[in-house]
Amino acid sequence: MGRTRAFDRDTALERALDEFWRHGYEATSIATLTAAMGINPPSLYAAFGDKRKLFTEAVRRYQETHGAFSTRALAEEPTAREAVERLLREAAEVYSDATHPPGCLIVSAGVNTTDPQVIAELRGHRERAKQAIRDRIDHDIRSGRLPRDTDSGGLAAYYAAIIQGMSTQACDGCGRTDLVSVAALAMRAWPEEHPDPDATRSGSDGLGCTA
Amino acid sequence: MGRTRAFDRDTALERALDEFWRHGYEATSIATLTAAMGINPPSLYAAFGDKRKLFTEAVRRYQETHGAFSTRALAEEPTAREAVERLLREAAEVYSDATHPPGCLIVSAGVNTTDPQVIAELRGHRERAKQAIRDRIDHDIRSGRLPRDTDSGGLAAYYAAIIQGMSTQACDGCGRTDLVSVAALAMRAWPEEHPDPDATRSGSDGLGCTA
DNA sequence: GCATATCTGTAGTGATCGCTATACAATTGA
DNA sequence: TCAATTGTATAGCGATCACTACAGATATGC
Repeated sequence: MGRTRAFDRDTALERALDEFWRHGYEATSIATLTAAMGINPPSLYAAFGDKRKLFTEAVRRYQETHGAFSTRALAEEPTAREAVERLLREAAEVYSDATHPPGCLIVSAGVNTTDPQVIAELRGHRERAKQAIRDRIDHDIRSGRLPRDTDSGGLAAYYAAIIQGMSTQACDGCGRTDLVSVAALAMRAWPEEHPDPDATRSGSDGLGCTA
Repeated sequence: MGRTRAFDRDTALERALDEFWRHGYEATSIATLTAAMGINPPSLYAAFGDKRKLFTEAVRRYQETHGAFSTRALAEEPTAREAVERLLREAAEVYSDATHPPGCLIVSAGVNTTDPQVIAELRGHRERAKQAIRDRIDHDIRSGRLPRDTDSGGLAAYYAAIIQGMSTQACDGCGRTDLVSVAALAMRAWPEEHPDPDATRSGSDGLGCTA
C-alpha cells in the first residue's frame, strides 16, 4: 500500500551511472545526481540509501552491462591469447564508444577520492580483473600451451596497465582507431606458444580445467 | 620594506606539490594545504595567488624535478628505441619510489575534476608528452633506422598508454619489480629496425638532426 | 622614535557539500 | 469514507568549500 513511486528506479540508476562515469564519485554531487535522475533528494535517499550505496549499485550495473565484455572474453575464448586479444579489442571499442562516457568507470571514477571505502571498492574490482587475466594465463601454462617459465603475474600486470592506459587515452579524446592500434601493439608482448599444447608434456595437469 | 615572510616559499610549494600529488587537485582542500605547508590561508593567497595558481606552480615544479626524466630520456639517448626504453624504465622506478607519492601527478591529479581549466592544463601536458614521443620516433623514421611505414602516432599512443597504465598500477600498490616487468614487456612492440640507418637510403634527410 | 609597508593569525564571508525534518499528495485496505 | 502507509516537494540542517576583511605583529627608511 501507500503512494506509488513516480519515477522508474532502473532508468534513474542509469542516469546516476552516467554521471558517476563522466565525473567520478566525489565530483558528482547529490544536486547534479538528482537533476540528472529527475527526482528530489528525499526520493534518492529513499530508493538508494545514500550516495555511496547508489554508487556501489551503479558500479554493479556498469559491470553487468558495459563492463561485462571483460569476463565474457576471458570465459568464452578457447585460449588465453585469444581471450586477452578479444579483451583488448573490445575494450578499445567500448572505451571510445560515443554513445556513453569515454573510458572505464572502474579505472577512473575512484581517482582523487577522499572516501577510503570507495577507493578500496574500485581498487578491488581492478585487482580482481587483473587476477582473472592471470588465472587465464596460468590455465594455459598448466595446459602446456604457454611456456612453464611464463611470468603470469608480470604479464597480467602488463595487460592491466594497457587497459588502464587505454581508458586514460580514451578520456583524453583518443578515438577508436588509435585505441585498436594500441590493443594490437600490446599483443606483441605475448610469449611464444606451443601450437599443440597437450603434446609437449605427457599427462598435463591442465586436463581437469573446465573454466 | 615591510615584515619579512616567516616561511620558506620553496619548501611550502613542495609540501603543496606532495598534497596535490597524493590526492589530486579537487580533493586537496585549502585547509589540508595550509596544514601541510605550515601556514595560514592569507599567507597562501599572498604568496601564490589562489588554489589554481598554486597548483599550476606545483605542476611546473613537478616537471622540473620528479618528472624531468621524461624529457631527458627523449633528448639524451642516441636512438628512439633507447630513449623510449629508458623512459619506461625510469618511469617504473619513479612511479614506485616510496620517498614520494606513487604514480604520476600529470596523469592522476586532474581526474574527476570539475574545473575545466585544470583538466585542460594536465591534458595538455599529457598530449605534449605523447607528441614528444612521436617526434622522437619520426626522427628515427626520417633517419632510416625505423621503417618508413611505421605508424608513429599509434606507437606514441601505445607508449603513452603504457606510461599512464604504469602510473595507475603504481597507485594500486604495484611495486618496482612488476613495473619494470611491464616496461620490459612494452618494448616488445617496438618495430624491426635497420641496424645501420644511413646505409639504407642514400642521402637520408635525418642528417641535419641535432636533438 | 615614527610613518609606512608587508606579513600573520583570527574569524567569518557566501556557496555548496551530503543529508534530512516536516508537511503534503497519493494510493491501499477496511 | 477514512485511517494507514508510502512517496514527493520544500526548506533547511551542520559541515566544509575557496577565499578574505580586519587587526595586530614585524620589518625598513627616515
